[in-house]
Amino acid sequence: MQSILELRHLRTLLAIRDTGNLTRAAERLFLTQSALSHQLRLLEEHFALPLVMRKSSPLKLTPAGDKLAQLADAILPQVAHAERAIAKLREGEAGQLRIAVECHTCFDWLMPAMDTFRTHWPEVELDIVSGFHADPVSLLYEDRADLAIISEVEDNPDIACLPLFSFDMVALLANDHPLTAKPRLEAADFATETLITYPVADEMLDLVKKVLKPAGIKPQRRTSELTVAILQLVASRRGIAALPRWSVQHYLEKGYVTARPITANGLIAELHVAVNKGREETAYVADFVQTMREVSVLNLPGVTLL
Amino acid sequence: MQSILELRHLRTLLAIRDTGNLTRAAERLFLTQSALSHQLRLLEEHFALPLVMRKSSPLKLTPAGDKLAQLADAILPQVAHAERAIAKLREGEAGQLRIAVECHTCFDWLMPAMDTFRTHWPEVELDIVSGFHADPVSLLYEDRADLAIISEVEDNPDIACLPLFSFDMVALLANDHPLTAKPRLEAADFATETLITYPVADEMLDLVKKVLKPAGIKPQRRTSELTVAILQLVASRRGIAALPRWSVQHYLEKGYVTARPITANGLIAELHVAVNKGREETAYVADFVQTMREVSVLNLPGVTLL
DNA sequence: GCCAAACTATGATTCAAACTCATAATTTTC
DNA sequence: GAAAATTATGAGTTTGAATCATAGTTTGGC
Repeated sequence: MQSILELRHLRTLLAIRDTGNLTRAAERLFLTQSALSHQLRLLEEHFALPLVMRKSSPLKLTPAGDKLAQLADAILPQVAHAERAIAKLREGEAGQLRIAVECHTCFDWLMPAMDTFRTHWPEVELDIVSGFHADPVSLLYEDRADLAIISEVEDNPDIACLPLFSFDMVALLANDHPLTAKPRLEAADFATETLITYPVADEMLDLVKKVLKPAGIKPQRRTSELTVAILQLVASRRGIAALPRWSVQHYLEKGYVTARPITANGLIAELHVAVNKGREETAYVADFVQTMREVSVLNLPGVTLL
Repeated sequence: MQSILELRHLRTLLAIRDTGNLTRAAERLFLTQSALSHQLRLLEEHFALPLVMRKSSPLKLTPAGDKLAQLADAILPQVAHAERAIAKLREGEAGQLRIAVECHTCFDWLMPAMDTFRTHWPEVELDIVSGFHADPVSLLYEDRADLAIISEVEDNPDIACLPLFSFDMVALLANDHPLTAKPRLEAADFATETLITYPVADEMLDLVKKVLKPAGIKPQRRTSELTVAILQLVASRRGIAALPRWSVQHYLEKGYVTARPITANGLIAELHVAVNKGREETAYVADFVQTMREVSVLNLPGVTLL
């Protein structure tokens, strides 16, 4: 008659409620779908009550499952808070976290993540290292940054690399652009177009690096600092752009511009975090990475944790 | 960097804080001392901080351990509450629990336990089956009671028997009684004394059943319903009594009467719960047994859980 | 201060819970 | 109604949590 309930089960319930789907819940917890299915069955046997309604998609919680999810909502934040408090006991409250960013759109999700982090670690000094750097990792070496957000895994024994998430990039066309006739764009389609981008070097654009350069295509470029401005240019037929789908979801829904996948598999961009080796074990650094992942997956549509 | 913390660990921390002692904490959790030692080491490795101060008896928690204990205080009641809520979903709120009692002193600890239980299960009708019954188990058979508190394990396939706790009985003497000269009393010492007891049959008195009858000794009896009255009689040299130590602790501390162990090993009494087979799985019945154990071990000195 | 008793730590071993894998069964979608 | 996606299930594996046996410490009495 002893209780078998553990925090693990509460985390599972929340993941199921949030994703409405065992398979995705399992991914979020870094477990297999099978593990969750077994776990759930054991819990339901223990309480002798169903916890989720199987005959519905998305999966919904039963009243009993809901009670547990409410419990989870109530206590998991307390647990996280206590763990942070202990990390602070060990390391002290203070510290600094200078963030180097190489991609413009990052700011969209970085800001909310930083806000959340600030409430957990008010004594940690948060900074964004100004300007955009071709090689943010060198900033780590020079101790001008503590954490870099990069788009390719850095294979380097002095650097620890942690995965953030991936998302797909889409080509953006004016609604009446002739290329909208195609279901997807290939490298060749860009040859005669003007490419509208943020003002960064070629090698920092995933589209150029992964698609156009391999195909030997070098379209005209035009740049703008702001996402809205880029969209404005696209809409007025000055060229085409390639941006993360989540950053333009809103404009697509309003019908301002049209999106098309790039290449048959889509153009998938990844983001990673780089820190000087060993630094990833500092509690507030680990917590910041965790926060970036959680906040982003929550706010950005179509983002997948790595 | 994933958290390994589980509810199990929080329960351990509380047990350590409450008992100040790994060995007793382990008993309380029905684990070995070794298990707790390993568990604690793993936790401390995880947080890279000591959680309890080893060089002190009783064991004390470090600030980090204290943080976790506070967390436990905050969330374990919530967990228990949610589990009861789910049990109620399954079984409905209501039910009845008629308690048959065979021992007089039981009321001292039964009342607080019933009070606690009532706050958890307000819709369960609590009753004490009036009068004292030589055979409370027969009340279960006749469905005149749902739960009996008995002093010997009932070996019966229709009855489920659950352990409560044990405690030692002491002989009570007037402070100037000649027998106070002896470090302990043996059966023979009772031969010429008047035994003051509650008004119950011989076979329900542990002293008679386990010590005097086997020795063929049958002292004079005098009875009283009330513990204070019995003590009053003892103090005024009308005879000697045998009562649970915890029920007279208070009077002993004030020096009203003197206590002596009975026989070399002491006279250990046990209490158990009997319910009709299967009934022990009803959530509120299981919870009542749990409550009786917890409340008693908390309030009564020298009581050991079975 | 020393000895016995009580308590805690540790390594080896056992055991069971929890996970993965492979695949069957079911549900959803088009 | 077929294909795709999702969930369930049984077998097998891994992991970590427990026990056991015992060594090492601490405490308390004399």
